[in-house]
Amino acid sequence: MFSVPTRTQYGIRALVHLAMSEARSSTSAEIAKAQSISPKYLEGILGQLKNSGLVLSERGAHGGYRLAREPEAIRMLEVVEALEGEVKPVGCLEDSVHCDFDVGCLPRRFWSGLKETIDEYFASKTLKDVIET
Amino acid sequence: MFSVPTRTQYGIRALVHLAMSEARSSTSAEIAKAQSISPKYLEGILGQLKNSGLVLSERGAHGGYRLAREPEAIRMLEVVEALEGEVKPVGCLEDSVHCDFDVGCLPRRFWSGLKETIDEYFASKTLKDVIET
DNA sequence: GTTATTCCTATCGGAATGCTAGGAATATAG
DNA sequence: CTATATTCCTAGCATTCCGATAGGAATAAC
Repeated sequence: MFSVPTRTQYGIRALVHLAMSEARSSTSAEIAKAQSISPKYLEGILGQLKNSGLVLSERGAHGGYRLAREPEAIRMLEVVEALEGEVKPVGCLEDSVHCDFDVGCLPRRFWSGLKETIDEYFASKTLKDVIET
Repeated sequence: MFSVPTRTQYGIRALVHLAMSEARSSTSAEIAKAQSISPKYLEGILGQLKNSGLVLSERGAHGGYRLAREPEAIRMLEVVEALEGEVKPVGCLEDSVHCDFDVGCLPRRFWSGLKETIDEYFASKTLKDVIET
């Protein structure tokens, strides 16, 4: 249960790779090979990270990707949300949705608490934390 | 992300229903109607909860389901694992699996920490907590 | 203008999810 | 002993999501 999609796992591995490649930019193909990720699939993932402002890219020959900020300034919550969207265990946590079961949707708080717990964990970790252990 | 399967949501709603029905046992159909859950689908879910020892059942006319223990003695971690199996964000957390990327699977600790965080949350809550908001 | 790269869009097979169907087993009531 | 109410078991099915692939357009360096 709660398995993390490969999309997110790959995205994080790519960020780790970039963080460890220091200043120089890496190409998508290079990262894919080093991390054993399907090259074309990774392209799309890097595109997402770019659109979220976590990485910068340069096109054309000698192009590639690099981190937009220092690893310690990249919170993992941002990363996860960039790749898979907000953590939302159950649909009824949205304000717009209203639960009206006879018991009054008691589990709502339970799920809400789970979301907060997970969000806090992600928010408390930076890319630097992931690398340094 | 991290959306909880309806199976688990329904299972918990069913347990809440049983907990609030006190001593008397409820039929699957009764719970399904009260909680707006597909009757046949719920039957299977209750079967799982029964096989895990969380609820007791009686067959035949006047049969039904009831909690196997007091709500305060039912930890939500048990419930979740009964319905969906162990929390396991990424496959490489198993001992048998070995990661050998060039970066040495640095994110492993990160995912391991996530699993612990989620498990602790579930383990810290009982069915009684869920009911009492 | 050739080459290396990002970027965009479309597609696809397989697995999981959520649900349905049918009926067998079992207990109670009369 | 029959009718009825219920759990229990197995199979199947439609849809969606996931992971991956394909082809090529845009762009930049040399």
